[in-house]
Amino acid sequence: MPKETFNQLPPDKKERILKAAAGIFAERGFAGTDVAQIAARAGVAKGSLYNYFESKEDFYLHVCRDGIERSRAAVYQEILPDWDIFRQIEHIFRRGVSFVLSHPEYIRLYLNVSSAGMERFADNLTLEVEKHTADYLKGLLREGISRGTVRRDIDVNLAAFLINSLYVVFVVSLISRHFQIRMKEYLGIEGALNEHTIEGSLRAVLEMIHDVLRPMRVAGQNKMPRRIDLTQSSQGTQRKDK
Amino acid sequence: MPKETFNQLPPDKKERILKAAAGIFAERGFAGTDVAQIAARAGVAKGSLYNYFESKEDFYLHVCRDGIERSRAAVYQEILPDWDIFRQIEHIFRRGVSFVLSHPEYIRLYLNVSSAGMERFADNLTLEVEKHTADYLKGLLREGISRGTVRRDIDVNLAAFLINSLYVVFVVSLISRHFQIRMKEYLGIEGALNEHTIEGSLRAVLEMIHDVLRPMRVAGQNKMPRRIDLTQSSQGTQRKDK
Amino acid sequence: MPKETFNQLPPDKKERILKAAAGIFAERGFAGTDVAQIAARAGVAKGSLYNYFESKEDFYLHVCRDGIERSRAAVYQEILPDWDIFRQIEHIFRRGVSFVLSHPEYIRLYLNVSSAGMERFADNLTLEVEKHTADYLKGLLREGISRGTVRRDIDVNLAAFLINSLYVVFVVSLISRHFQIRMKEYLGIEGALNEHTIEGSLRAVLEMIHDVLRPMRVAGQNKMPRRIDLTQSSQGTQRKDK
Amino acid sequence: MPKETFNQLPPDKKERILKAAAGIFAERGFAGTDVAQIAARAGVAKGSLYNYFESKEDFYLHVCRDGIERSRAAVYQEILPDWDIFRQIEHIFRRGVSFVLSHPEYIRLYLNVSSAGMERFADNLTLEVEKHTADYLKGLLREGISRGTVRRDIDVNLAAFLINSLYVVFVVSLISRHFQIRMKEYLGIEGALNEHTIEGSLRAVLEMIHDVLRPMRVAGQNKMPRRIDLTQSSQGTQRKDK
DNA sequence: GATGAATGAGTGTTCATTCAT
DNA sequence: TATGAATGAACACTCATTCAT
Repeated sequence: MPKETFNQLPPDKKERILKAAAGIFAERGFAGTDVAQIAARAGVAKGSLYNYFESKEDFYLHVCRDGIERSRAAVYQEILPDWDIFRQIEHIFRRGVSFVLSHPEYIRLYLNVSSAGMERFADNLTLEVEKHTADYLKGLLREGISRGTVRRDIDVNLAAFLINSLYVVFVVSLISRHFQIRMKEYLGIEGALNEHTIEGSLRAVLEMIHDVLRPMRVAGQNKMPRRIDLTQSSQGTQRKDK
Repeated sequence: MPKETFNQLPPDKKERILKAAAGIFAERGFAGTDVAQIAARAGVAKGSLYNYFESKEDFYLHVCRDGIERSRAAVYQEILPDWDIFRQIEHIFRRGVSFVLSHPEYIRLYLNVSSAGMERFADNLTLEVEKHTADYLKGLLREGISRGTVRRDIDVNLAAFLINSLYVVFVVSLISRHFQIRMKEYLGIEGALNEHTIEGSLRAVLEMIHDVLRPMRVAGQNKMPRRIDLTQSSQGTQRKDK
Repeated sequence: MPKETFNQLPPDKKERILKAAAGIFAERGFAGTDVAQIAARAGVAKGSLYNYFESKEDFYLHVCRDGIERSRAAVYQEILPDWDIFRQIEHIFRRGVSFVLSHPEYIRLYLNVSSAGMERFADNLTLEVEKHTADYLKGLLREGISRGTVRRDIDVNLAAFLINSLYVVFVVSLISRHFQIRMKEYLGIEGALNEHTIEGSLRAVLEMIHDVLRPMRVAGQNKMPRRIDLTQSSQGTQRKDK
Repeated sequence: MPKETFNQLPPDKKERILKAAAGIFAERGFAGTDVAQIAARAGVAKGSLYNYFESKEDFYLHVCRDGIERSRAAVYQEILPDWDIFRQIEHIFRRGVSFVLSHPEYIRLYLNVSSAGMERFADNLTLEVEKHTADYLKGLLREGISRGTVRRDIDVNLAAFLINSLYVVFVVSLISRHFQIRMKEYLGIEGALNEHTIEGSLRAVLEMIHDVLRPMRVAGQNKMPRRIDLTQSSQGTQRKDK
C-alpha cells in the first residue's frame, strides 16, 4: 500500500525506484538493505521514499507485490487455453526460467520471504503468489483428468504441490548461491550454468512430471529418452506427446 | 573454525551455547540476531563468545556446521546397508521429517543460507551439506541400477537431484512460514499441520519417486494406491515392493 | 510579522489557520509541532503557510501575539472605570478563568514560552503581555491609594507583581498537567476540577489579595469568612466590602 | 529507573553524566536535546548512555528525579523543628533561592515539565515533588494553628497552596527568561537581577505570607516596613518578629 | 497565490567488537 | 579465562524549508 504520492509519479521514475529497490532488496535482503542505498541508486532523496511509502516494510511489500505481478504476467501470458496440460506446464516452466534468468531479483525476493525473521512478509505475500498457481495447476489437472490425458486416480492437490515444488526448486537453483551450488554438485556441473545444463535438467523435470501424470504406462511405450540429450533443441519436448 | 578455547569448554557449556545460538540464529536470521541475546540465553557473557569465535560470522558458521552434523547423524543412522534404495530413501525421508519436527532450528539455518546476503555462508557450507547427500543418493541409485531395482536408462545425477529436491521442499514446508502456508494452500489444509497430513503428503512424494525410478511399469502393476489412505500405518509403504 | 499575503486572506481562512496553529502549538509545543499537521488541520497546503509566514518561528510568534490580543480583549472588556480596585481585580480574575477554560490553548502558549529553549520567543513576546497588565495593575493600585481603598505604605510594584503572580499560578493550574496535579494535591481534590473547587480557590486568592491591600486591619473587622463557603454565589465577594 | 550499569559507575562519572544531562536538558528542553550532546559534554560515548538508561525519556526522568532530591536536600536541611512556621518558611524560601541561583538547571527541569508535550513526565514526576512540600507546609500550618501563631480560621490546604504558589513564581523568575523579564517589568528593574532586588522582593513575599497567616492584625502592630529597604541585610527579616 | 512533492540534515537507538579488570 | 562496560558506526525515520507546476 504505497501512498498516493507514489502512484502519481511519472512512470519512468516509479520504474527507476522499483527497479532499484527490487535489485537492492534482492541482493542484500530486507534487513541488510539501507534505504539510503536504494534512494541513491534510484537517484532520489531518501526522504522522498518516505513520501511514497509508510515505512521500509511497506516499501518492501510493495516491491514484492510488484514482482509477483511481473512474474505472473511474464509466465502466464501467451498460453492458449486449448493446449493440453503437458504443453501448458512446459510453457510455464520455460517462461519461468526465462523470466528468472532475465530478472533474477524477483525470485530472490520470493525466496527471501521464506527465511527467518520474514514471517510477517510471508503472512502478507505468500498466499498472493501461491494461490494463483495452485488454482491454475489444479484446474489443469482436473481438466487433464476429464480429457483423459491425466491419470484418473491421481490426487489433484498432491500432484499440483509436487509439480510446483519441482518448479520452485528449479528456478530457485538459478538465482540462489546456495541452491545453485547444490544443483551443480548434484548434476556434476563445473563452471557457470549455461543453457545446455539448464535445458537438460529442465527436460528431466518435465519428464518426471510426465511419468507421474500419464495414465497409461505400458512397458516399452515410454517414448521420451531417459538419458537426456542435451544437444537437442529446447523445442523438442512439447512435440513429443502429439 | 572456533578458537581453541571453545573446544576446551566443558561439554555442557558448549552444548548450552550451541543450542542457544542455533535457536536464536534460526528464529531471527543472521542479520536479525543480536549476539548479546545468544549470550543471555546461553548464560554466558557476551565477551566470552568472542573468546570462542573470531566473529559473529565465524560463530554462525560453526553453529551451522554443528547443525549439519546433527542432522546427518539423526537421518543416516540405523540404515542397514542391505536395504534396497526405496527402503533407504523412505527411511531418510521419515527420519528427516522426524528430526526437523523435533529440531526445526537446524533446517531453518539451512534454509536461511539460501537467502540474499548469505552467499558467503553458502560458499562455506553448502557443499558440506549437499555433497554427502548427493554422493549417497547417487550411490544408492547406481547400486539400484546394478541390482535391477532401478531403471537402467535413468540419469543418476538428475534422479538424485530430483529426489533431494522433493525432500528439501518437503522438510522446508514444515518449518518455514512461507513454505508452510504454501503447502497448506496446495493441499487444502486448514489449521495446523498434523501427523496425518504430513504422512499423506510424505507418502505421495515417496510414491512419485517410485514411479520415476521403477524399471517396469506395466499397466495394472502399480500397486501403490493413488489416492492416499491416511488411516494406513506409516509402515505400509516400504513393504509394498517386497 | 506575517507576510502581506496572510493579511489579504479571507478572514475565515485566517481564522482557520490561527485556530489550527494555536491548538497544535499549544498541545505539542513549538519543537513538537510538525507544520504539516497544522496545515492539515487548517485545510491548507503546507507550502501555503510559508507564503504567509517567514518560518515556523515567525508563525509561532504571530499565533502567540494573536492569542495575547484575544486574551486581553476577553479579560479587560466590560470593565467600568469607576469600579474600585477590588471589583476590577475580581472581574479580571473571573474573566481570565473563564477565558482560559474556554480557550486553554492561548494560556498554554503563554506557559510554553517560559520553558527551556524558548528564550528567543520570550524576548519577543513577554513584554508584550506583561507590560500591559503590569501597568494596569499599578494604575489600579495607585488610584486605590489615592482613593484610600488601598494601604498607603504599600510598594506598588511589588503588590502588582504578587497579585499577578497569584493570577498566573491560578490560571496555569487550569491548563497545565503539571500545575493541575500540583493544585489538586494541595487542595485535596480527587477527580476532575469542577466549578466548585475552582470557585473556592479563586475566592481564597482574592481574599488573600484583600488582606494584603486593605488599609485598615483592626482586629474583629475582618468580615470575610476565612473558611470559604463553596455554596455561596460567585457574586458575593465583591459586595462584601461595600 | 536507570539500568544497574549506571549505579555501578564510579561516582565521579555518574556525577559528570548527571551534571551534563541536567545542564543540557535544562538549557534546551527534552525535545531540543540531542543525546549526543550530553554524551559529548560528559565525555562518554553516546552508546554508553544507552547502557545506563533505557531511553532518552528514561534518562530525562532520572535526571529530574535526581534534581528533585538535590533540591530537597538543599532546601530542607538544617531546619530545626522547634522553629516557628514563619522562620521555617523564610528558611525554605531563602535556601530555595540560594539553591536555584547556584543550580538553576534543576528548577528549569521542573518548569519544563509544566509545558506542552511533557504531560507524561508530569504524570511521573509532579507528585514526587509536590506531595512532600504540600505535606510539609500543611503540617507547619496545623502546628502553627495549634500553637496560636497562625489564625484559627484559615483553610490549611488553600494557605499551603498560596504559599507555595508564591514560592514557585519567585524561584521561577530567577531562571526562566520569560518569568525574569516579567518580574523585572513589574519591579521596574533594569539590567541584571542582583542580590538587592532579589532580597527586596523576597521579603515582600514573606511579608505577604505573614499578613495572611497572622492571627492578630491590629492597626499599628505591623512592624515590618511596607516599603522594603533594599539595603537591609538578608538576615534581617527573621529577627523582626521575635 | 496555492500546492504538495523533493530534499537532506538531524536524531534516537542498536549492536558487533574491543578491552580493562 | 570470563566478564560486561565502552565504543561509534550505522540506520530508520522526521520535518523545516524550497520550488516547480
